[in-house]
Amino acid sequence: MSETIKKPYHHSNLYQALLEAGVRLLEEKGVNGFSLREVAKRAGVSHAAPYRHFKNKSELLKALALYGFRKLTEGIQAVVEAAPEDPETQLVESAQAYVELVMVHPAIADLMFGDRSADMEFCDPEQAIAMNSFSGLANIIARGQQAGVFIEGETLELAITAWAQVHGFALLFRSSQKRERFGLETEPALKLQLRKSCEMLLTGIKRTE
Amino acid sequence: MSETIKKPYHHSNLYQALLEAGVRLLEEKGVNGFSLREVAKRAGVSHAAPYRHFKNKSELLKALALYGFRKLTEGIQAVVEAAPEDPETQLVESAQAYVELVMVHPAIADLMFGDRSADMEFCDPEQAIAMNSFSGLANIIARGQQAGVFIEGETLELAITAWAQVHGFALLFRSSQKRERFGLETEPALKLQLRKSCEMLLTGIKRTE
DNA sequence: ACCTGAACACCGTTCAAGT
DNA sequence: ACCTGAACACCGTTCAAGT
Repeated sequence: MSETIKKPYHHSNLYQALLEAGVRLLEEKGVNGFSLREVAKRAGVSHAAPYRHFKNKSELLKALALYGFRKLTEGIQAVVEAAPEDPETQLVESAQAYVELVMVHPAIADLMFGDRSADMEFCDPEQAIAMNSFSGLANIIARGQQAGVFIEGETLELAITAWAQVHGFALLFRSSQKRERFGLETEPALKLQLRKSCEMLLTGIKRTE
Repeated sequence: MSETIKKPYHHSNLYQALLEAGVRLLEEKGVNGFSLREVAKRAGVSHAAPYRHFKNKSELLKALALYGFRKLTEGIQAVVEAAPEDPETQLVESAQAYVELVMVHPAIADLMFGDRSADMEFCDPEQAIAMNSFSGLANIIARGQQAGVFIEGETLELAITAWAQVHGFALLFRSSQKRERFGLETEPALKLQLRKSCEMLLTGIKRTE
């Protein structure tokens, strides 16, 4: 009787344990090798236990995608604060942070931006979290315009353009196969090309007269 | 005896029938709802029959992805021929073709560019087919440089930048959810924003004092 | 309240066997 | 040569039952 040492069923916080096991499994096996049953096994519970905490597999993956969006937002926030008066540097360094996240957590990037993100119906507060990454970029553009560094015009249109550039670069070279094919297999080479691409976004690829 | 009318087992060309059933299933159910057993059922054969023609599920998906790459290459080729002397128009219209492919065949785009494309190990001739889409873009840049329309510098670096821009735009707005969120739910609105983004790529977003 | 174990309907893949 | 049917090891999900 009284307080026994014996654990009630398992460790105290299954929700968190599932998320952590999920991240690890994701990084080991990728999105396609990811199964709810394996996550449960790694967390030391039966395969039905996760359903106490997540409506289904998609909801667990959504939680992991949101983790990625938070990381990305933090990364962008950090580089903005590191160069508070320099929108150009903020833009280039945000791009580096974006690419780095995709390189370090490719499977989570797949969740954030891949085909499963179509299935994931974010509720409003979740949408907000996912959107904060874009807002970070849009704010850089907005402040850059106010400072007279970027051209005038609809901020949203500039931000979409910058975002597409960075997003496309990151996703194109997510696969090591493509990095090798373009001689960008080393991190410095990749970062240098990204820097050049950002520079071209800034100054254009069209010859001026 | 002699030639009977009775079909040997099924329709004559199972390989082609599997591809066609595959495209339809893909467009109905998306990449995640795609199963080899269902493709076989739709082609009217047993679930094991596809293994006579494809090593496994991935090989069928690879064949479908290659179909997408061929379509994209054709699309780019067509717009180049439609404006043979105008690299700028070629670039913008290629972008439109790229985006259109992703919008019209989202599930095939997922195969071409999504996380499954990491699993897909292209052999050399297949790589070449997949790469032709990029080569089309790179050639536009190269000819534009020769014509003095685009800035000088490494063609590959310019091409990567343009490609990233177009690719990022196409993938960002592949989901109707995001198109709606940015007021780009109609096709004209989306095309207009793409045109603007291409324009910014050409002339830059940095203010020239 | 929280978890288990059996059950169901689906997978991908393999293989002996049929024509 | 081409296809079938049974079999195996895996899924995601549900649900009555246990503590």
